[in-house]
Amino acid sequence: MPPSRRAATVPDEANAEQNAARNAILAAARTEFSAKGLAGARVNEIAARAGVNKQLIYYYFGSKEDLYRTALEVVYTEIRSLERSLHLGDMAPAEAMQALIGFSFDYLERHPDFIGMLNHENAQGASHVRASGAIRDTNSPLIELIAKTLKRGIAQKLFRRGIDPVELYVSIAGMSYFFFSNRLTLSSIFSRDLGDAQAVAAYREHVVSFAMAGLRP
Amino acid sequence: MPPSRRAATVPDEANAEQNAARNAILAAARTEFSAKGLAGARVNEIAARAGVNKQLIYYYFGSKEDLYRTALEVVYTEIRSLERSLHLGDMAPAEAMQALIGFSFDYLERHPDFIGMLNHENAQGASHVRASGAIRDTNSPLIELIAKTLKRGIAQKLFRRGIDPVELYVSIAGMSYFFFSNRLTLSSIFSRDLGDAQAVAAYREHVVSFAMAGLRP
Amino acid sequence: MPPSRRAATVPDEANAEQNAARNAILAAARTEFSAKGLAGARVNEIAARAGVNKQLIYYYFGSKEDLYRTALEVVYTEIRSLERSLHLGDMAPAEAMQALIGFSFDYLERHPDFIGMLNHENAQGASHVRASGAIRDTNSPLIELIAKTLKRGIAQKLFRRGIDPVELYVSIAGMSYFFFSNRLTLSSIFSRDLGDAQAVAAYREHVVSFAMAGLRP
Amino acid sequence: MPPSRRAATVPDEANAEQNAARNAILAAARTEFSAKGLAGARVNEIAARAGVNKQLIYYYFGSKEDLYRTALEVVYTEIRSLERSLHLGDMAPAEAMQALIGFSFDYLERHPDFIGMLNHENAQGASHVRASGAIRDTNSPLIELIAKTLKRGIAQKLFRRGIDPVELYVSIAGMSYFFFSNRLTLSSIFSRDLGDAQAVAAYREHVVSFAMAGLRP
DNA sequence: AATGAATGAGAGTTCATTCAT
DNA sequence: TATGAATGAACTCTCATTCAT
Repeated sequence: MPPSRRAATVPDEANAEQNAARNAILAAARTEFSAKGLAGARVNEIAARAGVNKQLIYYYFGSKEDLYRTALEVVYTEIRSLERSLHLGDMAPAEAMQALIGFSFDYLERHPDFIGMLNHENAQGASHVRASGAIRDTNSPLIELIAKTLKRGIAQKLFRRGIDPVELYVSIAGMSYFFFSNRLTLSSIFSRDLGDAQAVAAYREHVVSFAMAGLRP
Repeated sequence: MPPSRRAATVPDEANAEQNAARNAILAAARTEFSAKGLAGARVNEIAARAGVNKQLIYYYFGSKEDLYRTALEVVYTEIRSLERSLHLGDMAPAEAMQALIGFSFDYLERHPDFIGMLNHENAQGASHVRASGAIRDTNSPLIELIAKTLKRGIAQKLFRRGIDPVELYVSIAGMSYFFFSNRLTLSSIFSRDLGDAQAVAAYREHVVSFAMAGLRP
Repeated sequence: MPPSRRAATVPDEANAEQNAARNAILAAARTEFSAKGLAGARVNEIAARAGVNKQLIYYYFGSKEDLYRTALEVVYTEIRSLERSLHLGDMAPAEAMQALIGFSFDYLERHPDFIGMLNHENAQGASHVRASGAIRDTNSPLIELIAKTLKRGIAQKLFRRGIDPVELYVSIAGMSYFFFSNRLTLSSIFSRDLGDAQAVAAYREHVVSFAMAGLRP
Repeated sequence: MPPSRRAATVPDEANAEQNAARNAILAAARTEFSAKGLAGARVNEIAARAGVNKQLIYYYFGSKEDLYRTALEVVYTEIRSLERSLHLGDMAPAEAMQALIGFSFDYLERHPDFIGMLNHENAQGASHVRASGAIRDTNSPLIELIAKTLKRGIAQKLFRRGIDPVELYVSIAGMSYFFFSNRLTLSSIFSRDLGDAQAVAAYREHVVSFAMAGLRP
């Protein structure tokens, strides 16, 4: 059975060694799809970047769209895995919340691929995210974490009541996401480089303090 | 002189009547480019949507890319024009700030084209925004408005000190932008429809109250 | 009746003034067709070069091909007119023959348009020359001149017998034509600029002396 | 590495079998470009004539222009190869010179492709010949052959002094080239078919005897 | 597991030409 | 006599995909 017929899942850890070419393709695909989207990406370019023959992409993934879907799933799987490694229960509510906000910010800074793929996916109707059981079914623990942390903070009168965890997540994530996602146009329009390390660090502080202040009772 | 050689500016109000075909093309282009980006958009589709012969696009705009650039400029010109019509000086600082936040939110809700084009532009390196003198030179008055309102609020001890206007703009805009831009993937992942009127209204309230709370001293 | 329906002849001298635009088109057409041939020439380019609206070309000439045919006829008419102004009967045979050879050479040097149009016409099957009654019917007097001059020279024992006037014409014209027509590739291949004035003058002398030597008994 | 990226050289003899499609394209290209030039030639037509899928042309040659350049190089390579097989050193000077003139004539008669491509190339500015290192660097041995033969003939008092080999080459080649290149317009204008075998043979004799006579002291 | 050759569909663009005034 | 708007046909070229080994 050709690999492309097998369920499109993340390759087993055990097979990692044997799948060097496959992994190279996936890595190249993430970069390419993130930058240009499904329509704009070029199979040729992905093959060249991965250093493999173009046909190998079809051998492993069946089609450009299947490769896209797989890359999307890999990208989501990665962030879920990291989110799950957050252990905020041990921290005081304020610290926990700061860690959460910081995590959102830092992850986006380090994973421009994730932003790119999400942007294209949304611009295009999010049809692949919707179609992918793998993505839908892998729930993000973040909402739960936020809800619990909020509750603990309210109990200690650190946070005010009535804040919806999903809405809070969206607004916190949005502050970071927009910064990284639209950095280029913003920099151009404000004639102010939002890409250098100092600007990033300053904005990180702003986001944390602004959001924490917004939570006060 | 063929029209495609003329400076790519927004058509004069006076000529609007004479430019029915040109305007139809531009409108169709905004929709198409917003949904699919420069690479994904199809000239055929734009022509069909505009109800004109495909070649007329080349007659008026010279190339797909030039049409894209023009559409981008039109979209920016529109929001700048609306921003300039905001008169916050007459309001009390808190009201003015709320109006500002609300404006950001409402504009994005009503102009999905704007979001789509910006997303694609950023994903692709913002090269066209950077290349367009017309966009770079049309400064946004928002930063000025925010700075003045902040100052007035600080003087009245309503807002705290030390908040950078650009950073404040980015975080406020980000909360709204991310919501609309990523609504589809967020809805899918949270199994909660963020697109219905009620969810939008609720999130609007959240953004305003959250941001206003974040400004308190 | 639109002018394009009128017989495609050279415009009357009398109408020259009124036909400034028409003449400009024809002049531009010669340059353009000579450089790029019928297929390669661009109506747009001809209009731009002539400084007139493109549609005017259709008004005056009906189609690109008709314009081409007219330009071809004009070009042939010009050389015929010059050929007819040669009066070799008054000269001694040797002088007359030298004048003839020189005329061939000099005309081609000064009329690159003529060469270009002929090259394209031949490469393409000479269908327009064949189709044009105007060209076929305007006999070249050169063959007659050559025949008479040969005869006179033979009588004076200056030239040898048995030389066919048409063949002589072809070989004489060929020496000059090839030089100008293929000057660019020849220069490149021999790494020797055949375009400068000195090289042209030297080759002219060579052609005259070589041909005259070839005629000796 | 895609074939179109490989250096545009003549295919190895050894690979001839494996390159059937590529060779068929090249052969068709020569015919098509010779007849219509770079601008006038149609990729569709070349593909049809070669009996291959149109896109294979792009696979092998990258673009229409690259195919043109390659065809030009092949055509030049062929004539150089034949020129190099001429061994005139064994012949007496007069015979050698006659052989040379005859070779020029015969080659052009048998290779209308060569004439067509050269005509278009010159009409268009010879940019491709100039750009091709392969063509520029493959020197023609003819000038050397002519120079040596002239010298030997002069030593034997058969030829006169002071004849430049390049100029001699140009005038000899020109007599033949012009005949074949402009045969169609000449035939039409002189109402005399220069294409039939008899006319060709007669003109060949004329060229040889006329040129040889021109060389006499 | 891997590759070079080949292809069909369709993309952006060019261009001669016509329409309407 | 002159022009801007509009169009259909055709062109070069791209690209995902398949074939054959």
